[in-house]
Amino acid sequence: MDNWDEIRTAFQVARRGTVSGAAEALGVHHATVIRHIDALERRLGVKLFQRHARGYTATEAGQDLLRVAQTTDDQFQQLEGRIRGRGSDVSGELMVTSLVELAPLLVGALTSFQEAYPDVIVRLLTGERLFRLEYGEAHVALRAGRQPDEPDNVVQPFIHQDIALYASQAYVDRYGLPGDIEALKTHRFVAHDDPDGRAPFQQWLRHTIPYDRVTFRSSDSRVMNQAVLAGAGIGFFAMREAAAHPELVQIMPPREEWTSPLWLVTHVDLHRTAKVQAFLTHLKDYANEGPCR
Amino acid sequence: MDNWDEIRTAFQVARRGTVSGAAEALGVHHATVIRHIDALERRLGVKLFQRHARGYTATEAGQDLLRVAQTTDDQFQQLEGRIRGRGSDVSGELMVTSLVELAPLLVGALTSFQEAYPDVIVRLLTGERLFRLEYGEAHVALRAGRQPDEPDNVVQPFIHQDIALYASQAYVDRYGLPGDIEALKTHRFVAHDDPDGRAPFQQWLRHTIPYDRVTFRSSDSRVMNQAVLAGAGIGFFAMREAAAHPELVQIMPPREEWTSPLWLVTHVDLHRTAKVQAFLTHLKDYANEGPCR
DNA sequence: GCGATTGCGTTCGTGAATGCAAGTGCGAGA
DNA sequence: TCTCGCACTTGCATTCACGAACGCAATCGC
Repeated sequence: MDNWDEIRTAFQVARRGTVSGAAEALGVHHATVIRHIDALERRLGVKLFQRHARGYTATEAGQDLLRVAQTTDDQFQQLEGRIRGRGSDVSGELMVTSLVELAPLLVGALTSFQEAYPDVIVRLLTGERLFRLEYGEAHVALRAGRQPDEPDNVVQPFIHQDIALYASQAYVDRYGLPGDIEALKTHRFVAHDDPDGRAPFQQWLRHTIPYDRVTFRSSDSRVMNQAVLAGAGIGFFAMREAAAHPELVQIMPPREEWTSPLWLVTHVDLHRTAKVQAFLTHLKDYANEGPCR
Repeated sequence: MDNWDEIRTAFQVARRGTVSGAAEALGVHHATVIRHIDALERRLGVKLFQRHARGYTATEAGQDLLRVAQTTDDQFQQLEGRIRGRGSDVSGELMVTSLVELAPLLVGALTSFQEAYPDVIVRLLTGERLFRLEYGEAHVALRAGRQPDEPDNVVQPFIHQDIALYASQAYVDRYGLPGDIEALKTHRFVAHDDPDGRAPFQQWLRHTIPYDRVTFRSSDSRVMNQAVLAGAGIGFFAMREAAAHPELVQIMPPREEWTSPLWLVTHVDLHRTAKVQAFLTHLKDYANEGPCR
């Protein structure tokens, strides 16, 4: 069974009973049909059809092939319907990936997206490594920092994440509010363990505050957030996130130079699909309306 | 889904993950694989695979195709096994056709054939019209008379059916045994209604016995047989059949000129199959050993 | 790092599969 | 019995799909 097209040809001959009818149905020439049948029978070593003046009638083997190919044809047609529909339907899996730091942004958006499209199964992938779109690991990626320029990826600007310095009310009660930048240098800071961090607010901190004032260091943003909330020191928070924590006190307002742009990245092959488009527009709407609706 | 070969190609790509691997498995060049995938995706309007440096990974649509094509592949392999086996296996239907007059000969042979090959379903077709092999209506036909010369049919000589004149014991008790052929002309005969019958013994009767001595006429051989058994007159019986009726008395021994040759006819396409060959040899053995074994 | 390996993409020339048209066989109808 | 028409068959010209070769990118291993 090395040639599925020949099976398909034999299927039509068995169904229509004549070579001409099969040729018409297949949109090929009669001679082609004959050659297919001959080749198939020669390889199988078994006659599939009785040739006579009124056309071809299937032998037992031919009838067996007819039954099998009939179900195959049905299944292929169903498959085609599903595949074609998949381009315009919003269903199946939607895989989104981002750094864990950005995940809180996505959870709300994904939840309301799922309310709008109940057939979608959402998978939010965050992990140590960057999940790569070109391997089909995700439909949409949320990236921060410099504009991604990977080939085959469609990059759209998303929002600018406003970053500000916060401390917990408990910290402020104990150490007071710094009056200006100079006063900051005497305070305690919660920041990233890696002094070579690429995020602009990290670099600002390095250049502005003596590194030994960073008294709580971690490599995990969630740990840092919890440390700030616990009163360990002053740290960066996305304003959007800080809004969810009334016990936080803003130490410094957001600065232009801290904000890192966010990018929505999709693979070019998936970008046009209705599902991805639906999610992208939904995500933008969600970000503009705010997470509190 | 106009091209099943392209689906098969996509199936291998989805299964192996690389174009090269699929090409190797299919025994074609990897450029061919790419062309198939491209054509299929273009027609469907949906990407089946994500292309990346390490190969192709299936999208949702591709995975769907993989599942469907996997079952198709399995079914085709099973089909191939069945079809190939059908050539060498003795199973399935065995359709045999003959005139009703010859059916008694076949019943015993078919029964014992079925004992030897329990997987075979036997269909013995007798009817008004001649069942024709070229339409696939039967595997084997038993024909009497002149050697059939239909094209595409394989004709083998079978046995000569010895015909003799019989009457029932009751008839003999009442009318006596005729001494010679002249004496026959005063007896009562059971014969065919049609004086133009082609069978040699019928023609002999027409030329030898006055037609008004045929006092029981019918167009059905079974009716004639029953009439002879009931004592209506003298009639022809195949010796093989007469042996089953001890109440029959042979009036005249078989004559060379009465015997009509029997022919085994098979369609050339089916003649080589193991099933047909098995039945032909079985039938010959059966006829030689006699039906009484 | 840097070559080796792997795997995809593209171009070009060839050959096999296809379409075309004439031929043949068979059965139906007059 | 003849003719007509349908359907398969066969030889030939054509096209299109295939294979070969090269290029390129990414990864792997030393």
